[in-house]
Amino acid sequence: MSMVSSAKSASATSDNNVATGKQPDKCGRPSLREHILDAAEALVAEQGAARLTFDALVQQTGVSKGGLLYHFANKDALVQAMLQRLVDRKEVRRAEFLKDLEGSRDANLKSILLAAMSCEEEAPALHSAILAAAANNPELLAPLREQTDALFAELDESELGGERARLLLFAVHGARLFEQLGLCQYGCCDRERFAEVLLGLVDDLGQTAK
Amino acid sequence: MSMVSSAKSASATSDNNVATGKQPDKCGRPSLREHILDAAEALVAEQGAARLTFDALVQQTGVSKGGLLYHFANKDALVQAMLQRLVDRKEVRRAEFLKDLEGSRDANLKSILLAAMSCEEEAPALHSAILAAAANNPELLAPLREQTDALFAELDESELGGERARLLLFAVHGARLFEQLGLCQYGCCDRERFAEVLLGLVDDLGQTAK
DNA sequence: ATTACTATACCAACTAGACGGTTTAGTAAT
DNA sequence: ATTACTAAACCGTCTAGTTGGTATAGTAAT
Repeated sequence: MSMVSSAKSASATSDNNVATGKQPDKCGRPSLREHILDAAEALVAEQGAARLTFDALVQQTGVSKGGLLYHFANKDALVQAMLQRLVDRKEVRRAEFLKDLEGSRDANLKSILLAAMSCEEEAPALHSAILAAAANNPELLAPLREQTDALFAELDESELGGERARLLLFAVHGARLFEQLGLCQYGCCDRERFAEVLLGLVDDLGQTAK
Repeated sequence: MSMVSSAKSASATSDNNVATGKQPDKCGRPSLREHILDAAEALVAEQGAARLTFDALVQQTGVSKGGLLYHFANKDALVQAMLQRLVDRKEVRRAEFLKDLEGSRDANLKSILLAAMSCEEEAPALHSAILAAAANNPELLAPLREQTDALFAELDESELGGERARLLLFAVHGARLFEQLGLCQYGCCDRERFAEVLLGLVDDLGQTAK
């Protein structure tokens, strides 16, 4: 549980209050902020990034426009926060998976792949943030780019070699993209099975590489 | 060259003039239509899907708004045409690659993967159409979904088995996505090299599968 | 205990401009 | 006369962002 905090130290550079106010709001309330971000993700997933508007968020959340703008000074800040949450979450999950995989072959690669998949209940549309950023302002993708660069550097040390390792990471993102776009129906990319195939491939390729 | 026409028979259901007027405009001109579509793709790639507006297109193309609307009755029609062109192109290329790969192992799978990569000069941002559709109106993705379903069905007959074959197709789309989003810098996913690694993987896995 | 003040966390109404789309009038080539 | 546009005004709607206000809770001096 201590590794949850490790994600926080990653980015203290942002001038917006992206990193502040993350805790449940001084008192024990679950923080409207998170609720808004959840709603924004859902909106993008269900209706497309273009319909991520403050007005639509007012309806989805029940929060007034003023309330929304209290938490996110403008739309860029909102999208930025969506993306930052994505990046942070991925790092947290990655650490968790890495712990679970202790002793496993090429655990580093596996943890990165599994974190990118993030087969958890709250992640029906993690790509929403990316989609929203790409649609609204591609520059906002910067923090994601940083994380990606770091991951790619790590992948170079995989037993499979950087190229094949990267290819597998691309596969995960391709699958998530297809899923989010509704391009493959459920049976085709059952998460559990996909992870099996993916990790199986890591092991098989690791064998032959030796 | 006769296989170019094979892509055309795929969709005659659309009520808009998506399929009509595709030839170079009765005379030999390269057709303003295509030019507009090119500009739209570029706009999305450079500025994000949200900035794909008629006004912006007027500036990018030098074509008047009336001219734009002469070719595309509304924005949905424009995005639909972008996507249809993507789908058609992919089919054409796939046929070409399939011809080139005659006799090669698992040529069907390879042709699909290469077509998805489409390492040609005019394809710096093929995903623009998908991004634009996802942002503006996810329902417009329908024709892509059809094509995807058909491809997935074919992939089931790969020597690698459907699951691993699909995984490789996902990898291609993941890589393209990263490229379009500017998440990986040039060296990291050089197209030529990526194709090598990809096809090498097909062959290696085909070997061990036997 | 009351008063005065401050900070946080919102809300509702409004505005300026952008956007999709229409319309009208006209041009130029076939 | 039809096709393929240009040019520019115009309209209703949507949208981001502003303004000004309210409710609540906490602080702290009197």
